[in-house]
Amino acid sequence: MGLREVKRERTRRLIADKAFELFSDHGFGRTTVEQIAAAAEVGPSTLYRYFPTKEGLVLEFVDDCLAEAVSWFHEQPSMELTDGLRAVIERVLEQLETNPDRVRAVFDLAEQNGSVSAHLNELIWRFRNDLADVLYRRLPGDDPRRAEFVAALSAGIAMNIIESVVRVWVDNPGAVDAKTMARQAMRLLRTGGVPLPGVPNSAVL
Amino acid sequence: MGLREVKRERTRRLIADKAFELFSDHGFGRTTVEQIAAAAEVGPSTLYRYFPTKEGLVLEFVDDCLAEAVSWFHEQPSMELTDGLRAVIERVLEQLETNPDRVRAVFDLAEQNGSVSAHLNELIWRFRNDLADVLYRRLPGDDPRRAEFVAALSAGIAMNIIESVVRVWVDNPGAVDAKTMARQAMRLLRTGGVPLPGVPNSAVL
DNA sequence: CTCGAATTTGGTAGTGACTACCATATGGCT
DNA sequence: AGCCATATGGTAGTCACTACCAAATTCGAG
Repeated sequence: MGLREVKRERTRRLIADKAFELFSDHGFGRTTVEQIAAAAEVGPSTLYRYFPTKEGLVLEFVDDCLAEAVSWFHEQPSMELTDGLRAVIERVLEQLETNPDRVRAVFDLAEQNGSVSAHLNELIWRFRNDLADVLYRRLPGDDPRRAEFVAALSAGIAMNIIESVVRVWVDNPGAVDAKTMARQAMRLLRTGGVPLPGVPNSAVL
Repeated sequence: MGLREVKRERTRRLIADKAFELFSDHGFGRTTVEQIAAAAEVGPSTLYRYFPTKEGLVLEFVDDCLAEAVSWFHEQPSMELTDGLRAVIERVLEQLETNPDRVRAVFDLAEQNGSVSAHLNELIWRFRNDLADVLYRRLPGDDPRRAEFVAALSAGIAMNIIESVVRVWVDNPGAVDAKTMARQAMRLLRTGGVPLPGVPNSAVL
């Protein structure tokens, strides 16, 4: 970890920060990568060595939060699945709360730009797929197709809780606590407080 | 509904069909819109009047299937929510089964191209948001934020079931029945056959 | 049938994201 | 100091996509 890595990390953050600055000032669509590169005092070539696409500039932080939680879960092989899922959800929310302004900015940009929204959504689905993969390896039973199916459904519910909580959270700054909402979501699902397709007894309170 | 509309619909389908042909032959990334336009014997200008983006060429059918089910649900104001959700799920699957080859082609293209995948995922999320909107207006209670939250969770579960079923369905051509799988998913959720976050009694059978 | 209006079409010019490639500069190590 | 690996900036080019215009086509009215 010499000076090289330090400098790399610094320019990386500098580019991303300048990008967010320009995006919030002039909008995502009205900002060119050339302008971002100029603001960060690097060549466009260099910018593309650090970030794969213009959208990647925006989504890195959220992506890291999701990936970290999945890999953490992956390294807890003896944990009960239901506990692990709860822990993954809370872990993601904790990571996101590390930088609330950034998260809000990401969702704002996604709302005003279709391509950002698309890439954000793909990121969330990748999280679900990775999480489903971890679950799949721990599910018993001799029917792999069924296990894959159950894993996808289970991971999908976790993804849904996170997305729903974050959506409310970014729309009500400071008014709600993310982890509390997540626990409320789990209770609603457990107690039938959410209408489930084909489950008539799941009534709304 | 004169000759104009007929011709419009014909060229529209011609363009989309030629696009799929070229995509499956040479891949999404290695096909240019100019080539598609040339194959359909129209100008690139005309192609962009029919489809908003290159990805839009691929996703139109799936989008229509999802949108149709939501608007159908919207027009059934007196239906029980849980019955409506089940009906929406089955309706989407029925529509998709109308053209299985096209659905499979879409998912194949999404698997090999990040941009197609991103736009497909955004489409699915838009379905969830639209469905959540319909649910929201029918949920009782005096807390709009809570209702919005419940609607998002509920619609998200429907989205999840559809996505999970379709994923298995496209990977096992002819081996599984979509509607049967959807009903199985609903039963698994009802009986605790899917591990839910924070719900210890949801054990795998 | 024919003329005029509305719509559809193809073409042109241009912007901007992104890639491949090369020469140069910079940091790390002996 | 000097060598090697890596990081950087610049150039040229492709391709998706937009704005705009002139020609062709379709439709309805006389």
